[in-house]
Amino acid sequence: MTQVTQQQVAEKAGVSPALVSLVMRGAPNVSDHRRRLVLEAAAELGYRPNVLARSLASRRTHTIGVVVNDLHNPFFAEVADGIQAAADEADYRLLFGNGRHSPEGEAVAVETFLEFRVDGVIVAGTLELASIEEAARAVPLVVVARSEHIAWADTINTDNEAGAHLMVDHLVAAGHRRIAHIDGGGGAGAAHRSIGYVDAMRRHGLDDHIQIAAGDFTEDTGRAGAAELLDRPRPPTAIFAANDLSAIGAFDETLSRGMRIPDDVSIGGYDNIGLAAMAHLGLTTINQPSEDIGAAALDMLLQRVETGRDATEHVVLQPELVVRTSSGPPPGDPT
Amino acid sequence: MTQVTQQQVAEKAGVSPALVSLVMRGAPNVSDHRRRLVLEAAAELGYRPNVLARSLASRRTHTIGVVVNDLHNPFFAEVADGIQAAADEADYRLLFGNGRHSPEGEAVAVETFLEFRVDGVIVAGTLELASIEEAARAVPLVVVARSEHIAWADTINTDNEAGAHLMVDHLVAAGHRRIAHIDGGGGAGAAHRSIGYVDAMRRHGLDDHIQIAAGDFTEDTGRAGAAELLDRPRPPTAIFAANDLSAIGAFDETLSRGMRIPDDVSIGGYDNIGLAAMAHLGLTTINQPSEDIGAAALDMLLQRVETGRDATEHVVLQPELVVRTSSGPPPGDPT
DNA sequence: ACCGGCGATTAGAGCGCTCTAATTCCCGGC
DNA sequence: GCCGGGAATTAGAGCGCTCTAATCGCCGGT
Repeated sequence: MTQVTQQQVAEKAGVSPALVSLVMRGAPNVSDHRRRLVLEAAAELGYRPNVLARSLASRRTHTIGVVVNDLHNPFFAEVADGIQAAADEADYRLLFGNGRHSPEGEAVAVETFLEFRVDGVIVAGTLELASIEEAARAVPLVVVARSEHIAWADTINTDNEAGAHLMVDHLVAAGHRRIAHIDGGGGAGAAHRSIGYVDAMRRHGLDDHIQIAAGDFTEDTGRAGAAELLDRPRPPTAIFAANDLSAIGAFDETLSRGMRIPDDVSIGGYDNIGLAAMAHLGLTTINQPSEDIGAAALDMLLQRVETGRDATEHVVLQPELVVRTSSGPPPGDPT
Repeated sequence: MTQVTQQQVAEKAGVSPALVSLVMRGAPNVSDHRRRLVLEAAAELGYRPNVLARSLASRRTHTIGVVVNDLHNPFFAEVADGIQAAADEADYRLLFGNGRHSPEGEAVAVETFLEFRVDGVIVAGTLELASIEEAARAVPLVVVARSEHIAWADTINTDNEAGAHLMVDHLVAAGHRRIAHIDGGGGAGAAHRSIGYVDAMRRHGLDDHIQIAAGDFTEDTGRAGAAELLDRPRPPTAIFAANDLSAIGAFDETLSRGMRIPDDVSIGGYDNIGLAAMAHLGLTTINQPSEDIGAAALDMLLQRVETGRDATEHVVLQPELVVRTSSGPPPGDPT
């Protein structure tokens, strides 16, 4: 329980504390003889470097903070995997902060990271732009999966409007006209998916069929949104949910009303999380290369951390449509 | 980007650095007048306390590290929510470490926490006992959702054997005899669920029908396990998977073979994650009060951190059966 | 006017480490 | 045998904060 310090190791090994420091950092100019002595002494005493002291002195923590919006959303878990893989590669450690599904929660998490003086922060969530700007002044920062134009930080995301277009085009091609959207609220990229939906509907001359139900990227609101839409006088024949999680909620609501998918209602999601591929769901959705996004985010961040690059960079990847069994022609369509 | 220090705030406010420290810590014996001065100066300069320095000096970080086995498993997300809620309450901050689904990954995460000198650690995962023991020597530690007897740390979990009994009893009562199990490998509590399964089968005189497929708590192995079992000469009429995630995999595999659930095969899971309740799944499973477990874990930990209690405590909660539509009588059963 | 006492404030010594500059060591060259 | 020079090692001053002990200032009591 008591701290073993560098000092103690130094005494035991019969060298100076400074030498212990050099050995622990793997410095080159240390004789094999002394290196061995130090390592042995350290092992024997169970010495564990104190990162707090080390970081205080060196002003580097070699740690990246990752703010995730919601631990329940598999999409973020996948992004996190990508980040983790890249961090392992670069020998950085990762700390996760749970945003608890709210911008305030994320702000707290970011603040914690800043107080810990992490070397960089990746925001995968819905943090308010003002908070991001403030944080970006204090630490290198990359924003993931958001479409807003952000001037003071690097960003990486897919083209959410284009993704929404893909989905609407697909549904229209299948014969649908009454295509509704379940919104993602403040969810990452949700606003642009919504815009893309409206755009595409207009482009197809379906202005009159635009219907949007509120949501927030969760199963619960997906379920509620679907309920609201299906209760309307002219219910949609297809529902495009802002993300897979809410699509699953919509799926569930639809089935529990005794309606069939896709015979009575087609459903589309966004993210292509692992679950979407399950045979009993077969969710038609928009794929985002989540792990690649995570890995790229870390790489961009480290570039900034280590080379001090300060021009911001914005990477936009292209989404792609994945057609599965949850979408098909509308009911009564002869096709 | 540059650090604003206590010193600078002190100068701006015309007081000593020590007073700034007192104000930042919310000490009682500070005059309103000076407190205001300090706070204003701090706000103006954008002062942010340096946790590294603070913790180095005070030897407390006011931070708890949480090791999660796998960010993809919703059960852990739910436990994490419980921990988070309790931590908010107690005004502790939380840092998450991703175990990447392996004991080694978790060991790395724990080591990171120790180097950061967190005040306590919660292990929600599959860390090896030896590593746990070592870590527990250095920091207060609570192990969550594991059934092994652990002497040197607090534990909290449900009675996994009892849970397995509930499931087997339920399936037997429905008329099943050929009940197979998909194992959870090193997953938290998996070993005891497996033992409980075997026990219960024996108790019902079904020794000959005991069949176990390997798995590791993921959808993939659930799918593979089901495939293996259903390919056997005398395939089971019911499959009890070690957790919901693998049950979902089994579910998927079964459906994609054109078999119906529960008409042809009944499926049971364990954990009662949110998805299990979805209408299209309707997974019969064993409920664990995940958020309560998380909250209780944090409370136990803080008790130890703050009062220095050193007798270990072991809490065991009772699981309960949740029957949904994925289980029913075996095929050909007249009942 | 003087003193005790108490709350408010501050000085100063660390916390465990890194890092620069200085020192020591050792070897080859002359 | 002495000197120069590069490699190995060390001294010592911080990093930004907390915490104990000391100091200050002000009040009432006598």
